[in-house]
Amino acid sequence: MARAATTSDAFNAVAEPRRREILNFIALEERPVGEIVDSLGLEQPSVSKHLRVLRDVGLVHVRRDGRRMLYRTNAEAIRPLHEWTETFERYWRHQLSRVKERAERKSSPSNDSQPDFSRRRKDDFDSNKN
Amino acid sequence: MARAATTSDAFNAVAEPRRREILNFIALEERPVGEIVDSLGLEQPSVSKHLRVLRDVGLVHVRRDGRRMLYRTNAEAIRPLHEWTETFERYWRHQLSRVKERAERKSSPSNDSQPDFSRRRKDDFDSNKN
DNA sequence: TTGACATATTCCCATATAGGCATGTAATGT
DNA sequence: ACATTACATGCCTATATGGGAATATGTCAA
Repeated sequence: MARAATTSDAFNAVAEPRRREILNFIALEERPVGEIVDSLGLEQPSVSKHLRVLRDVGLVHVRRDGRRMLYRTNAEAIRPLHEWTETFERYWRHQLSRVKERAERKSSPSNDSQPDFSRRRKDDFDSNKN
Repeated sequence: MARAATTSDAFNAVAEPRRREILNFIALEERPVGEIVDSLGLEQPSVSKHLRVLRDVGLVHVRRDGRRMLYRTNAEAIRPLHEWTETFERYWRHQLSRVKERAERKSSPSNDSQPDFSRRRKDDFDSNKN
């Protein structure tokens, strides 16, 4: 099998850097295709195709205004990505403090300033262990 | 041109669902390939290939233990993803409140209006505050 | 050394790209 | 109706993919 379609989900859609740029550019307010073209320096058909992908996965909203099409980022659709990455936030915090803790010593029982990490159960992650 | 390589960055690497599952599975503690295979129900070569991609983009660390290879998620490498998605957090919040604000009327003239954007450049988006 | 175990790599292939270019289509102005 | 503007879509191609099967590499144990 080949790679999953870019339109299969937000993860695949935003893997393309140009599409991320587009999303950034139209996050604040809707913009016509022409402005995106000018701003990113891509060919118009390219932009239209990227927008098509973004639309298919719900990452943008469109609205017609005369002959122009106004696109705007649908931030909600980025949320799943945010949430997935967020799951790892505590880990890099943990890893960071570990590195900083390079005090040779094994950490003393008196814990100084570690965010509490123990709330989470291992099960949250390996839900599908055999 | 074809799609960017899966090994070109973390965005492309995590576009594949199986790779995200792997990252989840080995986020807490390092695990040998065999356990990942059992846990995800994939063929061993598949898992090895996915791990290769993850390694190439620095999303996992490896360590040899006898004949086994112990892999572990390098959460740090997920951070850029988190940060990119985070940029949009305020937007979905806005959008949410907007929806709740269903006050029909266009917003009153004196309010938190947005700065002038009409003539900004390509990567203008970043310098906004909430 | 030989064999068993654990993991990695290679080969093959159907599939989906992204870009360039040409063309199609919708809305507007005259 | 016609020309023009603003997008969208179709066609083409080189390229990378992920899965399966087979094989290679590496490590330990007897």
